[in-house]
Amino acid sequence: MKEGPDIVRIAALIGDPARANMLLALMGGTALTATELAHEAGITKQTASAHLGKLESGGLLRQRKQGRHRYFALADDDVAAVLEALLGFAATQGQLRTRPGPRDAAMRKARVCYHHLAGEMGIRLYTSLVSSGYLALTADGIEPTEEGRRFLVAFGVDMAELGRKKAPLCRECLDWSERRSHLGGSVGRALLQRFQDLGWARQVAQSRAVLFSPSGEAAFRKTFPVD
Amino acid sequence: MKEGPDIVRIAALIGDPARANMLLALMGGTALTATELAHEAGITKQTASAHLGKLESGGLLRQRKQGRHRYFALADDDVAAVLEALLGFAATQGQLRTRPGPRDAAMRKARVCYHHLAGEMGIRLYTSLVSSGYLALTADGIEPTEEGRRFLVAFGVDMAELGRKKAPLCRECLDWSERRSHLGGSVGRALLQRFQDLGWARQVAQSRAVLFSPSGEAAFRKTFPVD
DNA sequence: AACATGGTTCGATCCTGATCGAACCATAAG
DNA sequence: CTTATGGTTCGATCAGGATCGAACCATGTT
Repeated sequence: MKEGPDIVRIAALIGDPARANMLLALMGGTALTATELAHEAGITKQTASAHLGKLESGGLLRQRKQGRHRYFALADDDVAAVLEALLGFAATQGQLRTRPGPRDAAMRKARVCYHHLAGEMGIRLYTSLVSSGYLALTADGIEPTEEGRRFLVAFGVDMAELGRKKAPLCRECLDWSERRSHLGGSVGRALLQRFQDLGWARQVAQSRAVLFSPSGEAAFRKTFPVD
Repeated sequence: MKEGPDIVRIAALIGDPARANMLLALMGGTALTATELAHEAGITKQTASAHLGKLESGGLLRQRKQGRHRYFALADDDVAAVLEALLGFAATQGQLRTRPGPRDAAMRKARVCYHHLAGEMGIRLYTSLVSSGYLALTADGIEPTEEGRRFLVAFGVDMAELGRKKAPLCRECLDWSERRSHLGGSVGRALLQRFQDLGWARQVAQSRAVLFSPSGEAAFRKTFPVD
């Protein structure tokens, strides 16, 4: 009716319990098959199929068929950003759907936000990088400084490779549990990958939670100090 | 069903055409009465009343009764942030609801994003402040530097007053037309107010568009240069 | 007091859209 | 080829919710 982009379409797509559950399940970053998503949302395959079709044509999901399976993933980092924004606002309302349990505690400590690290540990990573002078604000957004680039390369991040892609290196992402920004973008993604490669952390199956080993957490805290 | 904040409730509230139109109308920052909103959404007073009730109990709107009128406004800057996030994503989909017209052009150039400046001019303001070293990244988010504070005070912003409030001074806000960040927060709000007080710009009635006078725009460009 | 205007409540209607059963297609495994 | 599993299509059902007409309350104006 009025001017501007069609926000209703998007919001309505997210505003259905079944679809929202699917989307949240995909926030973990791993692609899931249609039946897995159906189970996740607690509905039958048929309805799931219909929902997935709508989500895909709405531009929220990307689909890849592999053999007789159909793997779904979020279409874009932008989609994850929208979901996090909604999560963030909903969290301020205090409208939690379930009581915070132990699993919730793990999520608050460290979880994967699409492909980068979020939660308490994610915030620590971000603030440490900022206060060390490794990240700075430029006219193009947040960028690693020269020292930051050197640090990242030394830590094992292939900055040359990341630079070739057109995706933004850094990206602020509002953390719904901490109400602070954490680091997204290709650098955030590469760092989480590196943590896993180093054996510091692993992603809990069927969940967004990320579990650090004791030695991994110690190394993490040493590498990313906070005053 | 699953863990996390209740995102469905919020999304479903936004995912109705009538309600979305009301919310977008309120993005202008000026509070509107129930009947004005009803007219804006193209529905009768009764249905508007029902919608407004839901939006309020959903935490998206704030209500203030004044005489026999009932003025509605967005509950919070957070709500505006969510809406902008949705607008931003919807814009990438290219799903515009109407063809871009002259009014749209004005909106792209300068518009009000809740209470701060957005659009081309908003981006210019932001990048100018950043490249002048007036804004920098800290562990607490984006903050004015010492030089930045001096500059803002000299420009007529009462920084002491802003510091007393608990609202964040600066806040990045994703601009849906430019796909870049612009400046929100109490500083962004104060700057827009200052532009209006100086007679540089005024808000177009019934719209989010902001119109700069020729001399105002010249002064703006001189005060906030971009290399 | 009479009237007008802003808003709400109630009830009835009506339609979109979520859901599932059943049948059907596609791919892989035996 | 037969069988199992992943996924879609079709049709029917059903519920929630958006909508409005009508009546009603509240506050201001003449």
